[in-house]
Amino acid sequence: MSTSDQSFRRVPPNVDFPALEERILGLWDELDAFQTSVAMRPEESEYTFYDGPPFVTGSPHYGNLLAGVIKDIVPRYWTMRGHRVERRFGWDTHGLPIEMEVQKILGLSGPREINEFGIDRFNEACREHVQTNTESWETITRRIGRWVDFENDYKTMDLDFMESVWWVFRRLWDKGLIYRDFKVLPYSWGASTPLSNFEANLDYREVDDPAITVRLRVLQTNGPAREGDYLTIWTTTPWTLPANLAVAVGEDIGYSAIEVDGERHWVADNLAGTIWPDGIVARRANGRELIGTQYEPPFSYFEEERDHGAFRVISSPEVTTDEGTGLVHMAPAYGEADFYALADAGVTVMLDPVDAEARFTDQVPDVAGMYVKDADAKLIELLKRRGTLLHRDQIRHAYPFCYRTGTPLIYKAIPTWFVRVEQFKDRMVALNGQIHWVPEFVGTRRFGNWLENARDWAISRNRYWGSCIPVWECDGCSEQVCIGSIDELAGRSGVHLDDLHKHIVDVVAFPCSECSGTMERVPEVLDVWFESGSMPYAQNHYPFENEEAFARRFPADFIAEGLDQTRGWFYTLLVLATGLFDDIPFQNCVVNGLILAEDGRKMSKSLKNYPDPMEILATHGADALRAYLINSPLLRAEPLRFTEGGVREVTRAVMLPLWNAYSFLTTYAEADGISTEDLNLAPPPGERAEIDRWILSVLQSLISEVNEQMEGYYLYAVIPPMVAFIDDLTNWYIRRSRRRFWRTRSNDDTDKIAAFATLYEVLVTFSKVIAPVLPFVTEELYQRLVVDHRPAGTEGPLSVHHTDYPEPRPELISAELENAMNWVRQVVNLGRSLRVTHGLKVRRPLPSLTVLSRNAEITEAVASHGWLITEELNVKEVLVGQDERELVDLEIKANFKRLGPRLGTSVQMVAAALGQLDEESVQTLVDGGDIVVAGHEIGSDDVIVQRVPRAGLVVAAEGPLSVAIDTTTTPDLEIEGTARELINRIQQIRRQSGLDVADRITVIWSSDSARIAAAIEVHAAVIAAEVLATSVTREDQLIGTDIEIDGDPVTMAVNRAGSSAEQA
RNA sequence: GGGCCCAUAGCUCAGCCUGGUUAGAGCGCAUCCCUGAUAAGGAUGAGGCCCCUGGUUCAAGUCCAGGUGGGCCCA
Repeated sequence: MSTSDQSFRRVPPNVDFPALEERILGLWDELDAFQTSVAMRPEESEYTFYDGPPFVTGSPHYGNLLAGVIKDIVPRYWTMRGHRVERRFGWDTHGLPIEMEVQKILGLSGPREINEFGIDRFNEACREHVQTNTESWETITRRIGRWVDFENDYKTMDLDFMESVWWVFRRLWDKGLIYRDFKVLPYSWGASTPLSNFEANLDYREVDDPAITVRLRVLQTNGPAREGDYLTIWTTTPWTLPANLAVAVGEDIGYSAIEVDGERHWVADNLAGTIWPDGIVARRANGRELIGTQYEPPFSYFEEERDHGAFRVISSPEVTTDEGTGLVHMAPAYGEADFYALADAGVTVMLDPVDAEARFTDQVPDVAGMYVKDADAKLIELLKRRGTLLHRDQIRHAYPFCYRTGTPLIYKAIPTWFVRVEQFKDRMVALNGQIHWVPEFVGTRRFGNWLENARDWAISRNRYWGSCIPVWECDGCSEQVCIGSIDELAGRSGVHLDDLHKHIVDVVAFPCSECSGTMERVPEVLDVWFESGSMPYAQNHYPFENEEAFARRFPADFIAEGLDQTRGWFYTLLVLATGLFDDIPFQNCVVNGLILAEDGRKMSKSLKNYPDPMEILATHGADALRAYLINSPLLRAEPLRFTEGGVREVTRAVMLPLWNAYSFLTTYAEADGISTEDLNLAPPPGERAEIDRWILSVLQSLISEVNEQMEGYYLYAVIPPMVAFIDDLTNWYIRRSRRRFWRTRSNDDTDKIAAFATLYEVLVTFSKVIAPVLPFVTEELYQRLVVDHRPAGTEGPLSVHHTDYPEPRPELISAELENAMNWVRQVVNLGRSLRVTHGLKVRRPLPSLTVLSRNAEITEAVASHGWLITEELNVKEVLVGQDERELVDLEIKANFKRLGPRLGTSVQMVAAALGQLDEESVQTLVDGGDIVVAGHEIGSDDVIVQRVPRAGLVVAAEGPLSVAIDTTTTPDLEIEGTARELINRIQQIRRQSGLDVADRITVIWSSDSARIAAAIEVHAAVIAAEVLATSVTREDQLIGTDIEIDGDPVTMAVNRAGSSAEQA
């Protein structure tokens, strides 16, 4: 026996996975395992991954964990495939979320107070705050086993990053893809900034607003509209009336002039009754005829705009007659539809008498200085006094509020910088076709549709903490210059900056080249999405540095984010890559769905409807959580209801069986003193027992399957085959090979060593296969099975994650063997079913089992694996035959798949006739002959034969095979059954006494039953061998454990025979 | 209002692309087996208007259209 320190040591079957994982994390630190895994692969093999930056202010949630797991599995896989995969963590450090946090900390209510406080002090406070919230990310990212570089991370506020963002902007500018225009946006006066539509949707509340109907006097007769008529309009925002510039009608909507008290009021036909139920229709016209009609605006503050085309009836496709009057008040500064309708009508003037904090300017003297909503009442009062107010009402409706400051939003035209996405959206659509999306529908449909309808992209924000729009504008002649680098700015201004934040950049000015004015930077900063979209260039400080590395790293091989990034990061990456290089930014994109709480609702911190991620990790471990998330609808971009039970189930179905197999190997290897040196003496796989060759073949097939799925990024398809393999390994290979591992040493150990070697090789290889998914437990197996046994002085990978990913070895694959084993397992399943349904305990031996099939592959498979079946089902003999007619009735059914296309409509008739066939015709078909049914020639391939077990027999049938068990019993078999019962009871006593599996025992028994005495005497040797007894003796009046076997009492005394060392 | 996705057993989900007459798995439940993987393991069983309506077809859980309900994104 080998006594070297290469011998295996027993690993207990019970295991604390979370504690194990903590130890592995320590090991990885010791080995510097992550950095080594990157550095050990050649630079030229680089596989590129881009990490989408999360907001630095957010704390990690399950969605981030899920994306993190995907971003870990794929790079680990490609690393093992031989590629260098650098993984830099990124941080989105700019933008409104962090500004709002800092505002809160500093006690500043909004932009006015920020300006008073000083933008420089405010921005520096933001910069400082960015540092504070990275710890929770590092902790949980490390704990879930994600290897990513936090040291060499990138931040959007880094000088290099920001300079590259300028370059990106400048390049688009040079291509004529940047412009400034007004855009009507949801505007938060609380934050003094426009919001995105997304942000505007975050906080809708039910509020009461005034709803007023106002009449506007027609000034000149125009077609059906006569001078002195009135146009009736309706609005829920009276404060926008001073900025009215037009009234819109729908061209094909019908309107009526309703006569009331001698005055005519124009209103949509179907709404007239709601205002004047008894009014007389004096005239009808459609909207088209009213266009151009001049009217007197509700207020006269801006009468001079009439010369620029204002105060006329225009048309708009947006006009409906769902509510109001069918004539719509147009204030282009405060409504997007208004803005476009006026533009279409050729009216380019814009009135916006409201300041940044939603107060009226002096242009509207009656309400100057008032907050717009507060001014509603005063304005309504003025309308009433002038006799233009027809009706006043209240309306309750959903209205958006600022999700940060809680103030009502208003819609307001804001000067905004745009990227001309519409100009190159066709290219984006074409380029998108080159990207491999998983799942596919996200790319082709969701994202593809979005691209086809792309609008110009608004990229500016009226805030403080962000990258600056690098445009300088002359205060004299409005000349604009775009600056693309620090050096270029220094060249113009003589100032060389080492920080590009607003408070630093804004003070840099230089003389205008066209006039005597001064060039000053425009005030806006860039939307953070522009920065994250610039990440491929900016994280490398391209093109100022790393040109070569950038060329290698663009486009990325792989990115992965949530479905919500369709319009987010995926989009901005593609817009910028297309605009800059006419290229795709990434080649493969894995999109995951949203994780919901168990109740099907969104996970909500305030509702506490989900378990804390760190607690899940502490209870179940990262491996289980990773596998649970990956093997879920999430990887098909569908939502998942997260349940702790699901995580527990993965532990049960995947982790524990794997661990038990490992424990099994080490337990019996230790008991037998097996070492890795012994395993080296094992025969080559081709010369091992068939079941060894079978599991090795299945393993190779698994490797092939997993590689194929991983290469296609179909992560959802990798866990099921792995689970199936674990089932094959534990519930068939080990179960059926157990005895081979227990055999004590003898002169010919070849078969036992082959079994140990096979199980060892399978566990080591399988660990590599699932290492990307379950990085912890596989590392433990690799350390204990490989690294610990490496002879001193030999070298090799120190971590499973440094090994090469297994490649299938075709010479080990045997499809015939795998098929044969499937048939054998099906026979066993039918046999088990028969034993259960007929109440035949497996302990009771039965004379024979018969397998009948006309399929030679099946009969051969069964015949050559009889030993597996006899052992598993405890039958003495396995018989094989072809003629099943004595056991089953044959039923013929139409094979619709074949007959349907051939016979068309007649198939139903033929199917019916097939059900009525006489025995002879059935036999002809079963024997492979042809018959004529209902005028059609039918061959054996055109039918499906079903086998129905005959009543009264112990027979089961499935598909092409039938199984029968002979239940005849004999005295010999009965005695053997009793012996099995005794073995069973003695084993139970062993267990209850706490004996080790390798302990030898003595057995003393006492019984008055002749049957039991016979069983023990006849089978003493078998019993002794099974229970590891050195002696089995009878003794009357014994005091021990009283048991009963089939009604007969027995007393047993079981004691340890001595030290287990004797066994050798 | 628009785009996309989803709806199958009590629960979580496969199957649908490529239509075929007995619709699967796991959990849970019930009954049982095994006991040298043992704080495990295994078998058997019950449990399904495959969301609804219409269409295409010899044939629809599967394809098409329209609904209903839910989700994501965008208005």
